[in-house]
Amino acid sequence: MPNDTQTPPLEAAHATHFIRQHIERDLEAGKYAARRWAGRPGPLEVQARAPQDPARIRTRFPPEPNGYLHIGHAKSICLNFGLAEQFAGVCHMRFDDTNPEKEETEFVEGILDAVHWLGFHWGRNDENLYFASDYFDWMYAFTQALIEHGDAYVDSQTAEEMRATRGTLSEHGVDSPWRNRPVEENLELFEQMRDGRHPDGSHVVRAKIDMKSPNINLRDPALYRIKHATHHRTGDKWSIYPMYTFAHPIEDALENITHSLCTLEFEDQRPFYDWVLDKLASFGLLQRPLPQQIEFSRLNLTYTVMSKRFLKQLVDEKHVDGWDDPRMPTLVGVRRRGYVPEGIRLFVDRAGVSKSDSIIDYSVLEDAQREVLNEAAPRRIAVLDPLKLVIDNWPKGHVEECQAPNHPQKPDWGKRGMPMSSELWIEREDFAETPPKGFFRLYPGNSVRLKYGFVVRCTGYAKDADGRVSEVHCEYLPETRSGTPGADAVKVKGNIHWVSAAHALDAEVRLYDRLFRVPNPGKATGNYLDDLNPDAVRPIRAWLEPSLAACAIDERFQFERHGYFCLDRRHGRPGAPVFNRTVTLRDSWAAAKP
RNA sequence: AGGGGAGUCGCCAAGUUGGUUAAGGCACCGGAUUUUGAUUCCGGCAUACGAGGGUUCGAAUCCUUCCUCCCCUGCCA
Repeated sequence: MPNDTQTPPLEAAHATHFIRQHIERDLEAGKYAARRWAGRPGPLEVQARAPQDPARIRTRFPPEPNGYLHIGHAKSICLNFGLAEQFAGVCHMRFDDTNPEKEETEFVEGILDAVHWLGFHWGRNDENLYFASDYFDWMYAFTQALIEHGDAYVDSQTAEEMRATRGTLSEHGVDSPWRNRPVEENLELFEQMRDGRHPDGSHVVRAKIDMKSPNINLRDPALYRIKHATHHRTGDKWSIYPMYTFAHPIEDALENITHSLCTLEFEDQRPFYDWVLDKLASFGLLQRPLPQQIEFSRLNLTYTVMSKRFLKQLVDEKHVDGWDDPRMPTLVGVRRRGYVPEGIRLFVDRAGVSKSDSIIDYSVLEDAQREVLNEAAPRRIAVLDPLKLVIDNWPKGHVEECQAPNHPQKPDWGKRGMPMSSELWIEREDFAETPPKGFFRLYPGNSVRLKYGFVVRCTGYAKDADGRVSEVHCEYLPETRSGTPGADAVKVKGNIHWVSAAHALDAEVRLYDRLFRVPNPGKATGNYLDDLNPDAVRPIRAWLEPSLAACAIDERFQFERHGYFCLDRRHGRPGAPVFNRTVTLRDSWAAAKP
């Protein structure tokens, strides 16, 4: 139904937010138009004679390679890469590897893989891949310049002394006894630090700003510390490493970043970010205009935890089966669960960007997944809690090939055959001895359609020794076959799914649910582990339609009337498939039940 | 002698130069279509913008007082 007067949906147009507006204003003002770019990061001497930067803006995603990315990181990724895309810019992939004790190459690969999975690239050919550690020489030289200009000094207090003299939130700090060390002495000590001639903790380079500043981050923050540690990329070349707060603005400036997006907790750090860049630019070391830091609020989700500490504890204490457990909010976890990257991007779009602390309803994520999956996933049949249905008037030995559409709204996706025979598996909850109010599935005397097959009337049932229903009996109406002129001769309210017992495929299915049973884990008792959902995974044996024998990892299916499922990328093997439930379908019947 | 942020529907979130009935999404509730109790479609859902004062013909938007929440005292990021 084309309607060109219709306004496009907000998400297609990309919801506006304060960062986008900020960029639009900068662009209109031509703020960054004159920047030069030599095709590689570098200080002013590298960029000065280079051509104009073809990228209208430059953003960056700068994780520390010390762990796995989670849904929260997806917001930063989508924001930085998305903004670059929308404004004809480039987003750099940069590893903030300034602390060798915590970082490993293994994580670099994982992070790169996750960003690619989400569908983003750092330049047309992924050429903008950078490491903070590649800038260590420049950072060293910049620090020397700061020392020469009297803006930095080597402090020889202990860490404890530094803490004591920093002051408190309400009392100012006092100057270090080393604060007025002569420039030459500072320079020499710094060089000795670099050469590994001093033990860890014996000296630290500090910016000389203001020990009385009401902003604690400006009370002579540390620039460089001594760490005799092997770095995952630079090996043993360095025994000193820059602090993040000092390194980050430099990384941004060297890479021509225009908009440096980060989360709210770095807000207090911005004055120092600007101090560093302004000093270095005034020394003629950096190109102007300088990058600007803009802060936004983190993404939080109900029914899960997002902090690295908690996620690590869940793994270490074996509450889950690793970082890629499908219950985990890690990107590797949700991926294995069957979440689609398009759905994550849709979710991030819907969650919005602002500066207020927020916690998004998990249902927003689930709905975004359903929205993408509904369009993308072929339909299949699976019986998860089987109950035998016997068609007593079925011709002996007969097998009827029924045709089932692969998608109800997409006839061009075609159909596949499903064999029907005299004994079927149906869902236990599709039968009731005595139907509750509003129940229109199978019960004695009632008729339902076996989807894509025939209408059957329930004639009775049998129970086992424990009083549990063991099989249901029915008669089918031969003239009601789906797709034939007589199919609608008998009207029924209920349609239930089924698989032929003789043809069905036996498979393990893991029914996943939310990791926690309350929106804010730990809120009641103070310990989030108390709120773990013991039913967050329920492994079952199920009967699948035969066509599912041939399917591949990364294929997603809707098991009709159940939800979306995918083959587990770790445990699923040909011949012994394991399916993970990604998310259930909406179920207004279940919701209506008391 | 603390500083920096944020408060608009259950959860997010538009709204920025003050101007008709405060977008949209999720959730929820109705109803229609449906061989998925799915999808889709239609309708409902803040006299109200943290609270109180004030300015104005007119305030979520301006002024003022107050309240609540978050972040900062690593040689982590």
